[in-house]
Amino acid sequence: MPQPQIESSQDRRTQILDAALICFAKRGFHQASMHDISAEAGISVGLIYRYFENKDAVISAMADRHKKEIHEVLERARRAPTLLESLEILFTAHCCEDAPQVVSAFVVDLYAEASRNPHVADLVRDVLQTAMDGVTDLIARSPEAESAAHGLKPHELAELIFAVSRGMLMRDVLQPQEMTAAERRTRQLEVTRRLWRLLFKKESEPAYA
Amino acid sequence: MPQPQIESSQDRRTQILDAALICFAKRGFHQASMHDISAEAGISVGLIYRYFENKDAVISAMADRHKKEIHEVLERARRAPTLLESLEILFTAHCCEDAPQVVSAFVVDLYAEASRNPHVADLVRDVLQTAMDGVTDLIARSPEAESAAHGLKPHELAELIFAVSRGMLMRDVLQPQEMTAAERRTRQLEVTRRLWRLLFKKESEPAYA
DNA sequence: GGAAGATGAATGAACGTTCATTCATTGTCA
DNA sequence: TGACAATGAATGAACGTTCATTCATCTTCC
Repeated sequence: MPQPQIESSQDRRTQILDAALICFAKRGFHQASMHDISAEAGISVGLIYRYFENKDAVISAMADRHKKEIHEVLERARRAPTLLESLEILFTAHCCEDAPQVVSAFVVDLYAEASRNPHVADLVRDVLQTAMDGVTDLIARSPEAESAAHGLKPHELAELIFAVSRGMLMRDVLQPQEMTAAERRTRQLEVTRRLWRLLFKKESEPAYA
Repeated sequence: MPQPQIESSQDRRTQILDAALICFAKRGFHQASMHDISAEAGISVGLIYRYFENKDAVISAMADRHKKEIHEVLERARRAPTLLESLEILFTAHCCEDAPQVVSAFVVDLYAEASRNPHVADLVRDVLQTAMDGVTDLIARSPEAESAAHGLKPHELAELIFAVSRGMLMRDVLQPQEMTAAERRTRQLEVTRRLWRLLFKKESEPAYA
């Protein structure tokens, strides 16, 4: 009864990226050393170079994985029955992890990296555009958005929604480490609901619904 | 006829910090070397150590200066005659510089640094809290805010405003380098006005005012 | 002369990357 | 089956480079 192959090539890459995420969040892209990552992953330094050409390739692969994850979140948001629930999914996606502030820190670092690495900038812009198009579409089809929205076009609303989402992410990295995932989630949801009320509540409805 | 003393001790520090801002925005806190900074400032490496204990002290001093600048922006916003103008000042403050994306990149980097450096995190949190208190106060006193605002409390509105502001800053670092300060400013103002309309326009007023 | 300002070569630690080597696993053939 | 060969995943010491920091030295100005 031989133990099944524990690590496929794909799993190794994933294992390295998981470790890299933790190290990058803890120290930043450029302060995290390859030794840090190998130690976190419980493997040797050299092995990383069997799966990634160099450190930049690790960063790129992380960005690519982030892109896939965002697309999945968008798909889930698309399937939600109401617009409010879609927004809640978008705003709390990063809180599903067991360490939300790790994800937040990574994303803020990703934007910082994008500001000087054109390749990363293109990728982030692309992710953002796709996600915003999706949400614009979501709003355009939503019955809630017809009556309210103060004459703003769907894409203008989407732009505001994503600005708030990014802004809350930045806020999240300032929270003390001790704050739990559940607490972060609650905060995010509060803001999401306030934003939703502002954007989509029919003006005739009572304001304190 | 001796040239008058060009650099006082205070000016030297400012000169070094100006150079550091450019280098930090261009390469990031930890990728920018002391040689980069000294070259940008047009002085020798060693001289930096006459005015700053070490590299971390340069970063801290930059964060401190950022704090002072934010306070000044807040003062200007406070003196504006209407709430809309206050918001416009807050949202476009970084566009007053001749290189807005430099400021944006620096601030995003600052938040990234805050996510792992508790000292920087405390400072940024403090700045943010002061600024938010100021804006909360501004809203509470503003006649525009009384009738509208969908039943949201002033501090909840302030939280949303700052989230959008940070989110737009992150957006700004994705813009291609070629985009001019004026274009950035226009974009920021558009979003500010949309947000303001959403938050404070009386619901009875025509939506497309 | 001497105090303060300024220089940049020197230093040593830390980093990304390489590669000779090890060894568990798999395949081959009697 | 068992002895032997082949494989390639995994290791970590070593290398060359970069970087923050120091300090002996030079300049300026009173």
